[in-house]
Amino acid sequence: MVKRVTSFDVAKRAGVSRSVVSAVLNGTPGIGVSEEKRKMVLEVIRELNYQVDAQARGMKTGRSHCLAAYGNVSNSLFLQVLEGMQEACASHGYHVLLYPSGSSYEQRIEGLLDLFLQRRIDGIIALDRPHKVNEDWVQAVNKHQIPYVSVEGYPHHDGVPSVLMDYEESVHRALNFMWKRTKRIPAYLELHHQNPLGWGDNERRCAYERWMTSHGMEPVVYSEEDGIWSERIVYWKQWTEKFMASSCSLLTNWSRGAVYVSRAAQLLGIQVGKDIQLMACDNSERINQHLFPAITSMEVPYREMGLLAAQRLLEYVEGQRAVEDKSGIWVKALLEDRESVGLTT
Amino acid sequence: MVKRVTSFDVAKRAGVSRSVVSAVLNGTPGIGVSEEKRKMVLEVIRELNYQVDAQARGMKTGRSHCLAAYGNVSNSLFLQVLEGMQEACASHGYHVLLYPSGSSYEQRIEGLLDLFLQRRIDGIIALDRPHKVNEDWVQAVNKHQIPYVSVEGYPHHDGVPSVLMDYEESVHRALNFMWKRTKRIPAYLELHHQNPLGWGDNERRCAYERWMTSHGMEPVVYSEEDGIWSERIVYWKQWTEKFMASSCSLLTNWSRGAVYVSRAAQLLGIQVGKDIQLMACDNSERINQHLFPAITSMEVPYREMGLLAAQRLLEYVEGQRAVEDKSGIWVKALLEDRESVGLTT
DNA sequence: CTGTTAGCGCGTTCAA
DNA sequence: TTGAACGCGCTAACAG
Repeated sequence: MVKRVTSFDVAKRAGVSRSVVSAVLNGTPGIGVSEEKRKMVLEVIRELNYQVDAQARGMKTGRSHCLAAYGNVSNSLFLQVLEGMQEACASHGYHVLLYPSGSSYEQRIEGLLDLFLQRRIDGIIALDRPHKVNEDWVQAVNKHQIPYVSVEGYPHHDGVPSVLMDYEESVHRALNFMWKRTKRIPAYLELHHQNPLGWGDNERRCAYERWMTSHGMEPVVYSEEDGIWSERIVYWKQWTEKFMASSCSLLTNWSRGAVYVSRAAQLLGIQVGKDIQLMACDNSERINQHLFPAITSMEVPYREMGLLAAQRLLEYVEGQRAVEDKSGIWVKALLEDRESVGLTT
Repeated sequence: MVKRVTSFDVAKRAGVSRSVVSAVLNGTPGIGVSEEKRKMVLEVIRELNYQVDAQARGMKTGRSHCLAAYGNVSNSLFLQVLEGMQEACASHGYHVLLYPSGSSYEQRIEGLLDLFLQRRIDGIIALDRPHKVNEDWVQAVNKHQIPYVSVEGYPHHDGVPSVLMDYEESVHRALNFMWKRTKRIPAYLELHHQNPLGWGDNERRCAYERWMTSHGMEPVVYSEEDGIWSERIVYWKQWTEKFMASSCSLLTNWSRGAVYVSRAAQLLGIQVGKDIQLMACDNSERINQHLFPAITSMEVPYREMGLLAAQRLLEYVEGQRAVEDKSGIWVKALLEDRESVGLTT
């Protein structure tokens, strides 16, 4: 068996006490170390390939240098959050512990609390369902002073800090873009992909209506009632044909809507990006860029949100910011200019 | 500040010594505990919501109950591996620590070694590039006796255990499926999506050739030379038109190939799943199921591979299997019957 | 069979 | 600059 190298080994070899080894590694104020000894220690550490036992250190310092990421791995949005989180953690010497959000939300969240109580993690970042608030959890967070940052959850809630996207701005930017490029009056297609419609969807629709009004146009909203919803291509061919009779520019709340219409248009011999302008408010299925034609969309910057969330969390953990400061963080959407919105001139 | 509850608190409250608390929690042999006291302790634990300090426990036991997952989060295949890994870990009380595989492979792998030496993790699962072997790493693994299982790496290498898919079987199954359903002679389209072509691609091509020969048919392989490769739809329209002159059944090594041909066919007014049969050997971009028509494919069961890898790793970690046992684990592909291969009768 | 005491593991930190 | 104590749970040795 391979023997572990301990600080004791290093100290002995370098001819100093263990506290000096510790001081060299951590730059402890209050323990002076001569340049000579410092070099000696450093060299021995390299020579022996000494690595501090994270558990022992953690036990003493009360910090695990791990942040939990709470979310569902099969959700590609969560992955983007993870990416950003990893970036922030890497540059601060922290690690990411994956914690699966399973079927029973409450149970899982309990588990997170335990993890914190066990000192396995120093804080938590969660990709919550937008606008989903769980007051019990808020209670727990505040009772135990858990450093916690939510991504897309708890908008305007003063018990939990969250990173949120400005939905209104994103829709306005999308419309400005379409309008500037095509000069066609944009209609809005709202698919009920979740029931009831989420907070974001409502924000978006209102934003569309406001934009239209403020630009002196009449809003044209096609909102599917539950019954009308269909995945059948025949349905969408009919819909598209009818739609084309009166307009040729469409913004959809959900990427899938654009996909359906795009597909239908092509089957009807209508050129997407030329005869019809199509844009989606999101790319939650992450396929817009793979389609033909690729679909122009406003995308929620999950990566950035993860990064910002982690940075904030680290501020809490490292004591640079009081956990009582629950102020929110706002980000803007990304406009991905692809093929489904083209020049019409 | 919230005070931590320690085993001392529990012991005092329950009127026993700390060793009893420990014994109740771990079922330590050699320390008998009467049913009465056991219940008492359990109750106090619940009452105080006592949680064992993971760091202290880990320090004593030398086990962190964390497994590292080495891979790239933006790789959707890795995510499936993670899923399986989480499942295995959850049922054994382990946690998943994410470790990003970055630009410099060697550097990152060094980091993993450090993590192990720091006792932050008990073992490692890596989604390696297929067939990529790094002898330095193998050395390190064996020198330090690191529990390590590779997914898709190190085929037939006796220094590292890996979970691998049977490429040959997958191609044969695909061909059997297409043949049985359509009775059309299948051609093979090989896109050079990586350079040079990976191990799996070679395995697949050979498997195709063998299958054809053994069924008394002449293999028809369209292998793109680097120059010919193109993403342009015009190119694929021409290609498809030419192809259709002689056959109407095609297996592609990479999903993208099927996507191109499918798209081209539709533009040519050729019905996919009827006039032309299309199937892909993989779904690495995870979009086959979202397209119209959805593309039938053989899929690498990454989730299962992650699960098996983690189970094996846990055997090593828990001492149920010697780390010297580097035997490989083989899995079979998943056939996803979608729309691009239809009945022709 | 039931339970206690004492010492350990390893790095950090404070008083000397 | 150092010795000694500490943090928290585990466990071998030991005692009733």
